[in-house]
Amino acid sequence: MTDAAAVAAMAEPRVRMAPSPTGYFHVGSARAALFNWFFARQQGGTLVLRIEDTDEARSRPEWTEGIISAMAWLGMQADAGPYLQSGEGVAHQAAIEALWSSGALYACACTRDEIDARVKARAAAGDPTPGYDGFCRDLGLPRGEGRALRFRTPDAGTLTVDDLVRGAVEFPLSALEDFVCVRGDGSPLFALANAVDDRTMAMTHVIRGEDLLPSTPRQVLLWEALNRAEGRELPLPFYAHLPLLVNEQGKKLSKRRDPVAVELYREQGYLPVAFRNYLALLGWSPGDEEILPVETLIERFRLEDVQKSPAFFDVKKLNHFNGVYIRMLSVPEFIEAARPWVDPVAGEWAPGSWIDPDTGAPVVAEVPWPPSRYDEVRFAEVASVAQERVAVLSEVPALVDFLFLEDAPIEEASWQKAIAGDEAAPQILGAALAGYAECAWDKDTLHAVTLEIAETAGRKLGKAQAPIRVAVMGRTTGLPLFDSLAVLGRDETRRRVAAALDRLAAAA
RNA sequence: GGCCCCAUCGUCUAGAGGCCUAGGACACCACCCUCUCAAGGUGGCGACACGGGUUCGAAUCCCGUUGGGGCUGCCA
Repeated sequence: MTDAAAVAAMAEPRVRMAPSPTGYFHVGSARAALFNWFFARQQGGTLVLRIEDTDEARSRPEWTEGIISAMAWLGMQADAGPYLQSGEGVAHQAAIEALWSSGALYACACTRDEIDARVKARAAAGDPTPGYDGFCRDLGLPRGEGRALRFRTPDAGTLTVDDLVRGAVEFPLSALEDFVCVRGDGSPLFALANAVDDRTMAMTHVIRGEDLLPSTPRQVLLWEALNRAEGRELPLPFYAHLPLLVNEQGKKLSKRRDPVAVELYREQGYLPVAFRNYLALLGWSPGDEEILPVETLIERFRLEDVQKSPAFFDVKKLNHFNGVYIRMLSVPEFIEAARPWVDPVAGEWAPGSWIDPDTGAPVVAEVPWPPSRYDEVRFAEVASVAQERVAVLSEVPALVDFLFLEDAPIEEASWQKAIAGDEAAPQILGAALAGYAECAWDKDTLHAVTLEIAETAGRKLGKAQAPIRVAVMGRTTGLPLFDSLAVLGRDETRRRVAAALDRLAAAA
């Protein structure tokens, strides 16, 4: 039977996502979770969430909550769990007993230093075999406090892992050392806990990152030993190892130097649908069209089509996707989505937080305006023109700040370029001050009046609007000027133009 | 060092022996549109790592080389 046929014959696939609680949700885990989720939804299977917290020293209960909420943000929900691996202790201990009784395990009294010393000595003698040498293998040491339990691996032969993504991968058993699977304190290590949990939770497919491929032979060996020791023949799950997510150097995304926390992207103003859509394209392709509803993604997803080579996590493309999704929002939806960034009271996080593209470090700006000056109605009036101009929600505050700050937030570079550096600026600003005094206050009239000012100054409108824009809005770029002035109001607009004129006079 | 994986534009990918003069998307460049900036439109630049086979025919199959990566812990 082919793999595809086997999958088709499987009545109810059971898959799992098994992150370790490290304080945040890693984008690599998110991508693996997504592919598991796609597979489960498409096949009518079950997705179980299992928190791999056997490393007690590095686990904290509250981290689990973060993983679940990040999953929920991405619109993914597990069908079962969360199970804590640490809660499976009884099953783990039973497995250890069975394995010990069957002779699959032996106690080892070697310390890390002793093992390293022997490896070194061997290397010096010309034997490059690395790892544990099986020193305690036939010593018949009894179990005891401080003694780890090692798995007796076969000395020869080949173990083949049939991977749904990579095909048959062969591992020479001679290179596989007797690995530790129970700590000196009696607690199980990853490989054992993982295999036991996959058995008790009846997993049919193990879909995970490629970094786990080298540890698969150990888990297969353990699985088979467990079949013998427990006297129940459980079928091995199908394995599918997903390509790694890498940075621009082609190296595995690392916590230290890459922005890997899903939470960071949420706080920066990425839409979950956009983020999820982008994630889906890392190592897989639905075809020429890339921006697709999740139903379509689920329908088209095939494990067999997953790419084998690593994928670079490209924030630029993510930004584009996010911009597209933002523009797909209705204006009310956009207002709602932007609320946390513009409304100082509703804000769950500081407006203006983003990830520095160079350092990858999160940057959090001051709350740009006090709650007393925020006006939701005014924001709503410029929302549609702001919506077209942002790729991430955290860009919104800088676009609308001129509405909520006491004075124009004048950027020095803009001032120098458009006002101080333009000899026609005083004339244009003066004309604006006068021209805006009496005219009707709507965007079309403002356009017409300003056009006249430009013509009088012998300028194209594009050039002539710059000093006014900077005087009122603070920057040479931003929302359309006349829409903005219309919302800001006649008095405030003229006050700011006059202020710019004063500053110019003071400088002269 | 040992074991394993990988190799199509800068990036994500389409491609399962002839449909490929290698398609799409992001980025980049130019032009158009335009009150700035975006968005949008049009066009452009740009890849089968290399060497051997197999075949009438290879991006697609095989071998080797080179390059990159992962693992190598009483972490997961």
